[in-house]
Amino acid sequence: MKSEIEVFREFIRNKGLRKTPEREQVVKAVFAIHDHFDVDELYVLLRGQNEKISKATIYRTIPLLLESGLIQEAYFEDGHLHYEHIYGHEHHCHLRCLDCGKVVEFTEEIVKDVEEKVGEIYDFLVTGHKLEVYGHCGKCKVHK
Amino acid sequence: MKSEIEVFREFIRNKGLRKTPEREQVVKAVFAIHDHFDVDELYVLLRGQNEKISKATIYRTIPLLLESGLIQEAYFEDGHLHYEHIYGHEHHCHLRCLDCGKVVEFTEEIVKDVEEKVGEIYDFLVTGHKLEVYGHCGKCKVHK
DNA sequence: CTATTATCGCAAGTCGTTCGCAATAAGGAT
DNA sequence: ATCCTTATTGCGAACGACTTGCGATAATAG
Repeated sequence: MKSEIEVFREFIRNKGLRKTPEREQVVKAVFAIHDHFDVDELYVLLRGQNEKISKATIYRTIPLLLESGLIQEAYFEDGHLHYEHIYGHEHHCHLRCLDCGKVVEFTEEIVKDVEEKVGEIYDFLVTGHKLEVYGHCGKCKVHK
Repeated sequence: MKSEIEVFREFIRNKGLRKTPEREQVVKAVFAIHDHFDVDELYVLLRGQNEKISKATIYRTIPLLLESGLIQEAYFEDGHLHYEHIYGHEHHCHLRCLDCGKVVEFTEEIVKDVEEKVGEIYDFLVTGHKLEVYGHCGKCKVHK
Protein backbone atom coordinates (compact mmCIF):
# COMPACT_ATOMS: atom_id res chain seq x y z
CA MET A 1 0.00 0.00 0.00
CA LYS A 2 1.30 3.40 -0.97
CA SER A 3 2.12 5.87 1.76
CA GLU A 4 -0.02 8.99 1.99
CA ILE A 5 2.77 11.16 0.74
CA GLU A 6 3.15 8.94 -2.33
CA VAL A 7 -0.57 9.13 -2.99
CA PHE A 8 -0.40 12.88 -2.68
CA ARG A 9 2.60 13.22 -4.99
CA GLU A 10 0.91 11.10 -7.60
CA PHE A 11 -2.23 13.19 -7.34
CA ILE A 12 -0.25 16.41 -7.67
CA ARG A 13 1.63 15.09 -10.68
CA ASN A 14 -1.50 13.87 -12.42
CA LYS A 15 -3.11 17.24 -12.04
CA GLY A 16 -0.06 19.02 -13.41
CA LEU A 17 0.46 20.86 -10.15
CA ARG A 18 3.74 21.49 -8.43
CA LYS A 19 5.32 19.57 -5.60
CA THR A 20 6.07 22.09 -2.88
CA PRO A 21 7.46 21.71 0.64
CA GLU A 22 4.49 23.63 2.05
CA ARG A 23 1.96 21.20 0.61
CA GLU A 24 3.91 18.22 1.82
CA GLN A 25 4.21 19.67 5.30
CA VAL A 26 0.45 19.92 5.41
CA VAL A 27 0.09 16.29 4.35
CA LYS A 28 2.49 15.21 7.08
CA ALA A 29 0.71 17.28 9.71
CA VAL A 30 -2.64 15.84 8.69
CA PHE A 31 -1.37 12.31 9.16
CA ALA A 32 0.47 13.16 12.35
CA ILE A 33 -2.86 14.04 13.99
CA HIS A 34 -4.75 10.87 14.80
CA ASP A 35 -7.99 12.64 15.51
CA HIS A 36 -10.31 15.16 13.98
CA PHE A 37 -8.64 18.45 13.19
CA ASP A 38 -9.39 21.89 11.84
CA VAL A 39 -7.32 24.38 9.89
CA ASP A 40 -6.22 26.25 12.96
CA GLU A 41 -4.90 23.10 14.61
CA LEU A 42 -2.84 22.34 11.53
CA TYR A 43 -1.53 25.88 11.59
CA VAL A 44 -0.57 25.76 15.27
CA LEU A 45 1.05 22.35 14.85
CA LEU A 46 3.13 23.40 11.85
CA ARG A 47 4.11 26.71 13.38
CA GLY A 48 5.14 24.92 16.57
CA GLN A 49 7.53 22.86 14.46
CA ASN A 50 9.15 26.05 13.21
CA GLU A 51 7.64 25.55 9.81
CA LYS A 52 6.96 28.88 8.20
CA ILE A 53 3.66 28.33 6.54
CA SER A 54 0.70 30.63 6.10
CA LYS A 55 -2.90 29.84 6.83
CA ALA A 56 -3.76 30.75 3.27
CA THR A 57 -1.58 27.91 2.04
CA ILE A 58 -3.26 25.47 4.40
CA TYR A 59 -6.66 26.63 3.19
CA ARG A 60 -5.48 26.22 -0.38
CA THR A 61 -4.19 22.72 0.31
CA ILE A 62 -7.35 21.37 1.95
CA PRO A 63 -9.29 21.02 -1.33
CA LEU A 64 -6.38 19.05 -2.78
CA LEU A 65 -6.43 16.67 0.15
CA LEU A 66 -10.16 16.25 -0.19
CA GLU A 67 -9.99 15.64 -3.90
CA SER A 68 -7.15 13.15 -3.57
CA GLY A 69 -9.19 11.20 -1.04
CA LEU A 70 -6.67 11.58 1.76
CA ILE A 71 -9.05 13.44 4.05
CA GLN A 72 -12.75 14.10 4.36
CA GLU A 73 -14.95 16.59 6.12
CA ALA A 74 -15.92 15.12 9.48
CA TYR A 75 -18.41 17.66 10.78
CA PHE A 76 -19.24 21.32 11.06
CA GLU A 77 -19.00 22.67 14.59
CA ASP A 78 -18.09 25.87 16.39
CA GLY A 79 -18.51 27.81 13.19
CA HIS A 80 -16.05 25.88 11.10
CA LEU A 81 -15.38 22.56 9.45
CA HIS A 82 -13.47 19.73 11.06
CA TYR A 83 -11.69 17.10 9.00
CA GLU A 84 -10.10 13.71 9.46
CA HIS A 85 -7.61 11.75 7.44
CA ILE A 86 -9.16 8.68 5.92
CA TYR A 87 -6.48 7.17 3.72
CA GLY A 88 -5.49 3.84 5.21
CA HIS A 89 -8.42 3.80 7.58
CA GLU A 90 -11.56 1.83 7.11
CA HIS A 91 -14.69 3.88 6.86
CA HIS A 92 -16.38 4.79 10.12
CA CYS A 93 -19.31 6.80 11.41
CA HIS A 94 -19.61 9.23 14.28
CA LEU A 95 -21.64 9.12 17.45
CA ARG A 96 -21.76 12.55 19.05
CA CYS A 97 -22.87 13.78 22.46
CA LEU A 98 -25.01 16.89 22.07
CA ASP A 99 -24.07 18.08 25.54
CA CYS A 100 -20.33 17.67 25.96
CA GLY A 101 -19.37 17.30 22.30
CA LYS A 102 -17.67 13.95 22.80
CA VAL A 103 -17.32 12.02 19.56
CA VAL A 104 -17.08 8.22 19.34
CA GLU A 105 -16.25 6.42 16.13
CA PHE A 106 -17.98 3.24 15.12
CA THR A 107 -18.23 1.10 12.01
CA GLU A 108 -21.43 -0.24 10.58
CA GLU A 109 -21.42 -2.50 7.58
CA ILE A 110 -25.12 -2.26 6.97
CA VAL A 111 -24.87 1.30 5.69
CA LYS A 112 -23.03 -0.09 2.67
CA ASP A 113 -26.22 -1.91 1.73
CA VAL A 114 -28.19 1.30 2.08
CA GLU A 115 -25.73 3.03 -0.25
CA GLU A 116 -26.17 0.35 -2.86
CA LYS A 117 -29.93 0.32 -2.56
CA VAL A 118 -30.54 4.06 -2.88
CA GLY A 119 -27.93 4.30 -5.61
CA GLU A 120 -29.94 1.87 -7.68
CA ILE A 121 -33.31 3.43 -6.93
CA TYR A 122 -32.26 6.98 -7.79
CA ASP A 123 -29.72 6.13 -10.48
CA PHE A 124 -26.72 7.50 -8.62
CA LEU A 125 -23.12 6.34 -8.82
CA VAL A 126 -22.61 6.32 -5.06
CA THR A 127 -19.11 7.05 -3.80
CA GLY A 128 -19.61 7.34 -0.05
CA HIS A 129 -21.69 8.44 2.87
CA LYS A 130 -21.57 10.27 6.13
CA LEU A 131 -23.57 8.98 9.07
CA GLU A 132 -23.73 10.88 12.31
CA VAL A 133 -25.74 9.55 15.22
CA TYR A 134 -26.31 11.95 18.08
CA GLY A 135 -27.69 11.90 21.57
CA HIS A 136 -26.49 12.13 25.15
CA CYS A 137 -23.51 10.18 26.39
CA GLY A 138 -23.42 8.14 29.58
CA LYS A 139 -22.14 11.02 31.71
CA CYS A 140 -24.46 13.65 30.29
CA LYS A 141 -27.68 11.67 30.13
CA VAL A 142 -27.95 11.46 33.93
CA HIS A 143 -28.89 15.13 34.11
CA LYS A 144 -31.76 14.75 31.64
CA MET B 1 -51.71 16.87 15.88
CA LYS B 2 -50.79 20.39 16.87
CA SER B 3 -49.93 22.88 14.16
CA GLU B 4 -46.36 24.12 14.01
CA ILE B 5 -47.37 27.54 15.27
CA GLU B 6 -49.04 25.96 18.28
CA VAL B 7 -45.95 23.93 19.01
CA PHE B 8 -43.88 27.07 18.76
CA ARG B 9 -46.16 29.10 21.03
CA GLU B 10 -46.09 26.39 23.63
CA PHE B 11 -42.32 26.24 23.45
CA ILE B 12 -42.04 30.00 23.81
CA ARG B 13 -44.40 30.05 26.76
CA ASN B 14 -42.64 27.21 28.54
CA LYS B 15 -39.34 29.01 28.23
CA GLY B 16 -40.81 32.23 29.58
CA LEU B 17 -40.04 34.01 26.33
CA ARG B 18 -42.30 36.47 24.55
CA LYS B 19 -44.64 35.83 21.68
CA THR B 20 -43.71 38.33 18.99
CA PRO B 21 -44.97 38.84 15.44
CA GLU B 22 -41.42 38.65 14.11
CA ARG B 23 -40.82 35.19 15.54
CA GLU B 24 -44.13 33.93 14.26
CA GLN B 25 -43.43 35.28 10.79
CA VAL B 26 -40.25 33.27 10.76
CA VAL B 27 -42.11 30.12 11.78
CA LYS B 28 -44.62 30.66 9.00
CA ALA B 29 -41.92 31.29 6.42
CA VAL B 30 -40.06 28.17 7.49
CA PHE B 31 -43.16 26.05 6.93
CA ALA B 32 -44.08 27.83 3.72
CA ILE B 33 -40.84 26.60 2.16
CA HIS B 34 -41.14 22.93 1.31
CA ASP B 35 -37.48 22.46 0.68
CA HIS B 36 -34.15 23.15 2.28
CA PHE B 37 -33.60 26.76 3.12
CA ASP B 38 -31.00 29.11 4.52
CA VAL B 39 -31.26 32.34 6.48
CA ASP B 40 -30.99 34.50 3.40
CA GLU B 41 -33.88 32.72 1.69
CA LEU B 42 -36.05 33.31 4.74
CA TYR B 43 -35.02 36.95 4.71
CA VAL B 44 -35.81 37.42 1.02
CA LEU B 45 -39.13 35.61 1.36
CA LEU B 46 -40.24 37.68 4.33
CA ARG B 47 -39.05 40.94 2.83
CA GLY B 48 -40.88 40.12 -0.38
CA GLN B 49 -44.05 39.87 1.64
CA ASN B 50 -43.50 43.38 2.91
CA GLU B 51 -42.66 42.09 6.33
CA LYS B 52 -40.17 44.36 7.99
CA ILE B 53 -37.86 41.96 9.70
CA SER B 54 -34.14 42.08 10.22
CA LYS B 55 -31.67 39.33 9.55
CA ALA B 56 -30.50 39.57 13.14
CA THR B 57 -33.97 38.54 14.30
CA ILE B 58 -34.00 35.59 11.93
CA TYR B 59 -30.60 34.52 13.20
CA ARG B 60 -31.87 34.89 16.75
CA THR B 61 -34.95 32.81 15.99
CA ILE B 62 -33.17 29.86 14.38
CA PRO B 63 -31.88 28.42 17.69
CA LEU B 64 -35.42 28.53 19.06
CA LEU B 65 -36.70 26.59 16.08
CA LEU B 66 -33.93 24.05 16.48
CA GLU B 67 -34.52 23.65 20.19
CA SER B 68 -38.27 23.30 19.76
CA GLY B 69 -37.70 20.54 17.24
CA LEU B 70 -39.45 22.33 14.39
CA ILE B 71 -36.38 22.43 12.18
CA GLN B 72 -32.97 20.82 11.94
CA GLU B 73 -29.71 21.55 10.25
CA ALA B 74 -29.71 19.83 6.87
CA TYR B 75 -26.17 20.43 5.65
CA PHE B 76 -23.35 22.93 5.46
CA GLU B 77 -22.68 24.13 1.95
CA ASP B 78 -21.52 27.27 0.14
CA GLY B 79 -20.11 28.60 3.37
CA HIS B 80 -23.30 28.50 5.39
CA LEU B 81 -25.80 26.19 7.00
CA HIS B 82 -28.97 24.98 5.34
CA TYR B 83 -31.99 23.90 7.32
CA GLU B 84 -35.26 22.07 6.78
CA HIS B 85 -38.47 21.94 8.75
CA ILE B 86 -39.05 18.52 10.25
CA TYR B 87 -42.15 18.88 12.37
CA GLY B 88 -44.91 16.78 10.81
CA HIS B 89 -42.48 15.04 8.46
CA GLU B 90 -41.13 11.58 8.91
CA HIS B 91 -37.39 11.38 9.22
CA HIS B 92 -35.47 11.16 5.97
CA CYS B 93 -31.92 11.05 4.71
CA HIS B 94 -30.19 12.86 1.87
CA LEU B 95 -28.62 11.63 -1.33
CA ARG B 96 -26.46 14.34 -2.82
CA CYS B 97 -24.83 14.74 -6.23
CA LEU B 98 -21.25 15.93 -5.79
CA ASP B 99 -21.27 17.51 -9.24
CA CYS B 100 -24.52 19.43 -9.65
CA GLY B 101 -25.51 19.64 -5.98
CA LYS B 102 -28.87 17.98 -6.54
CA VAL B 103 -30.33 16.56 -3.33
CA VAL B 104 -32.80 13.67 -3.21
CA GLU B 105 -34.54 12.64 -0.01
CA PHE B 106 -35.07 9.04 0.92
CA THR B 107 -36.17 7.12 4.00
CA GLU B 108 -34.40 4.12 5.39
CA GLU B 109 -35.78 2.26 8.35
CA ILE B 110 -32.69 0.22 8.94
CA VAL B 111 -30.78 3.20 10.29
CA LYS B 112 -33.08 3.14 13.29
CA ASP B 113 -31.62 -0.25 14.17
CA VAL B 114 -28.13 1.15 13.87
CA GLU B 115 -29.07 3.96 16.25
CA GLU B 116 -30.33 1.50 18.81
CA LYS B 117 -27.33 -0.76 18.48
CA VAL B 118 -24.62 1.88 18.87
CA GLY B 119 -26.60 3.57 21.62
CA GLU B 120 -26.43 0.37 23.62
CA ILE B 121 -22.81 -0.37 22.88
CA TYR B 122 -21.52 3.08 23.80
CA ASP B 123 -24.10 3.87 26.50
CA PHE B 124 -25.67 6.81 24.68
CA LEU B 125 -29.24 8.00 24.88
CA VAL B 126 -29.65 8.38 21.13
CA THR B 127 -32.00 11.09 19.91
CA GLY B 128 -31.42 11.09 16.18
CA HIS B 129 -29.06 10.78 13.27
CA LYS B 130 -28.06 12.38 10.03
CA LEU B 131 -27.20 10.21 7.05
CA GLU B 132 -25.93 11.69 3.86
CA VAL B 133 -25.09 9.48 0.90
CA TYR B 134 -23.19 11.09 -1.92
CA GLY B 135 -22.08 10.33 -5.41
CA HIS B 136 -22.87 11.30 -8.99
CA CYS B 137 -26.43 11.54 -10.24
CA GLY B 138 -27.73 10.04 -13.47
CA LYS B 139 -26.99 13.14 -15.53
CA CYS B 140 -23.56 13.83 -14.10
CA LYS B 141 -22.15 10.32 -13.99
CA VAL B 142 -22.04 10.04 -17.77
CA HIS B 143 -19.10 12.42 -17.90
CA LYS B 144 -17.06 10.34 -15.46
C1' DC C 1 -52.77 51.51 32.59
C1' DT C 2 -48.20 51.43 34.12
C1' DA C 3 -43.73 49.42 34.93
C1' DT C 4 -40.44 46.15 33.79
C1' DT C 5 -37.60 44.17 30.69
C1' DA C 6 -37.41 40.97 26.61
C1' DT C 7 -37.01 41.79 21.87
C1' DC C 8 -36.32 44.56 17.96
C1' DG C 9 -33.53 46.93 14.15
C1' DC C 10 -29.36 48.84 13.12
C1' DA C 11 -24.68 49.16 12.69
C1' DA C 12 -20.41 47.68 14.19
C1' DG C 13 -17.68 43.72 15.37
C1' DT C 14 -15.96 38.88 15.10
C1' DC C 15 -14.37 34.99 12.87
C1' DG C 16 -13.56 31.64 9.20
C1' DT C 17 -12.22 31.71 4.65
C1' DT C 18 -10.93 33.75 0.14
C1' DC C 19 -8.50 36.83 -2.89
C1' DG C 20 -5.21 40.26 -5.08
C1' DC C 21 -0.66 41.06 -5.64
C1' DA C 22 4.28 41.22 -5.59
C1' DA C 23 8.01 38.06 -4.56
C1' DT C 24 9.60 33.42 -4.90
C1' DA C 25 10.62 29.03 -6.63
C1' DA C 26 9.25 24.60 -9.32
C1' DG C 27 10.21 22.32 -13.30
C1' DG C 28 10.47 22.14 -18.43
C1' DA C 29 13.35 23.94 -22.10
C1' DT C 30 17.82 25.30 -23.63
C1' DA D 1 23.73 23.95 -15.16
C1' DT D 2 20.98 28.09 -16.24
C1' DC D 3 17.12 30.44 -17.95
C1' DC D 4 12.25 31.22 -18.45
C1' DT D 5 7.64 30.65 -17.63
C1' DT D 6 4.20 30.69 -14.48
C1' DA D 7 2.30 28.14 -10.38
C1' DT D 8 2.63 28.91 -5.61
C1' DT D 9 3.69 31.45 -1.65
C1' DG D 10 2.91 34.93 2.29
C1' DC D 11 0.83 38.99 3.44
C1' DG D 12 -2.84 41.84 4.29
C1' DA D 13 -7.10 43.33 2.71
C1' DA D 14 -11.63 41.83 1.54
C1' DC D 15 -15.63 39.01 2.02
C1' DG D 16 -19.60 36.73 3.90
C1' DA D 17 -21.91 34.48 7.65
C1' DC D 18 -23.10 35.22 11.92
C1' DT D 19 -23.09 37.75 16.59
C1' DT D 20 -23.38 41.53 19.62
C1' DG D 21 -23.99 46.21 21.85
C1' DC D 22 -27.20 49.60 22.26
C1' DG D 23 -31.01 52.73 22.26
C1' DA D 24 -35.85 52.36 20.93
C1' DT D 25 -40.01 49.61 21.04
C1' DA D 26 -43.47 46.68 22.65
C1' DA D 27 -44.99 42.31 25.21
C1' DT D 28 -46.50 40.67 29.57
C1' DA D 29 -47.15 40.98 34.74
C1' DG D 30 -49.14 43.49 38.31
